[in-house]
Amino acid sequence: MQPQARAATRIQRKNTAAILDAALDVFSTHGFRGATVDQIAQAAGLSKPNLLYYFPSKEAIHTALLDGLMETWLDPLRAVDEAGDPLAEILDYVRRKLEMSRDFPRESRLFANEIIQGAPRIGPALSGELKELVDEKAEVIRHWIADGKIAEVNPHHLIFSIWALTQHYADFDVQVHAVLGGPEVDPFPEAQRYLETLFTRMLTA
Amino acid sequence: MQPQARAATRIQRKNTAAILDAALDVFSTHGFRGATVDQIAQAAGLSKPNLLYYFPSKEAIHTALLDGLMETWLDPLRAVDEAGDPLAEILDYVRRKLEMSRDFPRESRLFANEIIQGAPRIGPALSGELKELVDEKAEVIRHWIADGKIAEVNPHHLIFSIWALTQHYADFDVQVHAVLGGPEVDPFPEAQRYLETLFTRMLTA
DNA sequence: GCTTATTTTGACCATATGGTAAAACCCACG
DNA sequence: CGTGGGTTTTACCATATGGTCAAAATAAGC
Repeated sequence: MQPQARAATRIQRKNTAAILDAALDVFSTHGFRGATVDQIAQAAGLSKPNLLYYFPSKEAIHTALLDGLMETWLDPLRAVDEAGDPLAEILDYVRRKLEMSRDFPRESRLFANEIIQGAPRIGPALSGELKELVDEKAEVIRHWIADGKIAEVNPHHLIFSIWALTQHYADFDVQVHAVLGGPEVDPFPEAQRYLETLFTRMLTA
Repeated sequence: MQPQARAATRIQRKNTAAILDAALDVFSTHGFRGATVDQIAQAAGLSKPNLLYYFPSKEAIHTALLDGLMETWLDPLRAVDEAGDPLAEILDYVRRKLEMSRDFPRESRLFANEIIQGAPRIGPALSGELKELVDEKAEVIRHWIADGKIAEVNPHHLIFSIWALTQHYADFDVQVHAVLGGPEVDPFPEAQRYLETLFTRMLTA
């Protein structure tokens, strides 16, 4: 019987977790096609057939990872509250997104790989729930602007810029460290200050 | 005799160009490990052995693409002139980088793939000439700030933000189009306006 | 301790992939 | 028009890869 069918055993929980963690490592560094099942199995401390006892295919592992990801990814945006203070709400969103880049860089890179490669598996979610949520929050921003609470900006591009600026520190982290001079430098405190300044000036002009 | 050894034939020029163009397509969408020689050959309208007559290996094609890329990529930054008007210089840099995202999105994605995957082939260039150039221009920006010509910002993160914001429109173009509602929308004119506003407010606060 | 269900392994398989060798082909030039 | 260099093809090879299967090993329940 397939392990997923009934309540999970202790071993099942341990191994599926190890597999997903290993797969996150491998997929986020090599992309879907560049990753091999053997690599993932080894990183999880299992043999390939043993791994395939828990997941029916490489594709299934990838899907399992992406499934949860979109929600996690959108949560910070969902938390933006029309009733709150506009500038504070946006700065909070920036801070939360930057924290995600710091604490979950592999997830960010997994997502980046998927998008760069044309979003073959996650495409529908982009034009579906992602677009919906963004359109909704863009409307909120538009109201804030109309009420004179923040400076005039294009709401969609404002959101794009928050994504770009925060995810950059996860996705291009090798480049950031190379330029700043070594892996021992932590760019995040300064990045946080920089982004807060940037969006404050941008929205209070 | 290897075709590269002596002056190139008309056929050689045509085929190497076709191969590099096809390889740019394939590598930029699938990454190095995800790309296959057969795919590239077919996209170039050649058989696999025929392609391998022009390049000794898959690696060699990839290297050939990356070799020229770093220079092209840094040129806009190199053009930033200490003697010019600070704000205009930076806005020009932003504009040039955005134009590159618009006109050479495949190159941008090739670069992004390489960085996300840990820069296994281009790493030395990052901590070498890239870091050098960035440090030099950061110094220029620092002078501008000291002279009160632009507002106070962290120069390195300013440069990171320009990269992140402009390259986003190439690397994440699928997502941008999904959110904006279809491939027929051209995000670049509005992106240009948005980024000009952003950096103007940021640097004249 | 014995039985049963779960987990792991070793041996495989078909296909894909990077790359090679040599023969066949083409095409400019004399 | 023929000859020699450049070009392309056909037939391969070794290895890697995703995935399967049945047997062996282990853990769980009684």
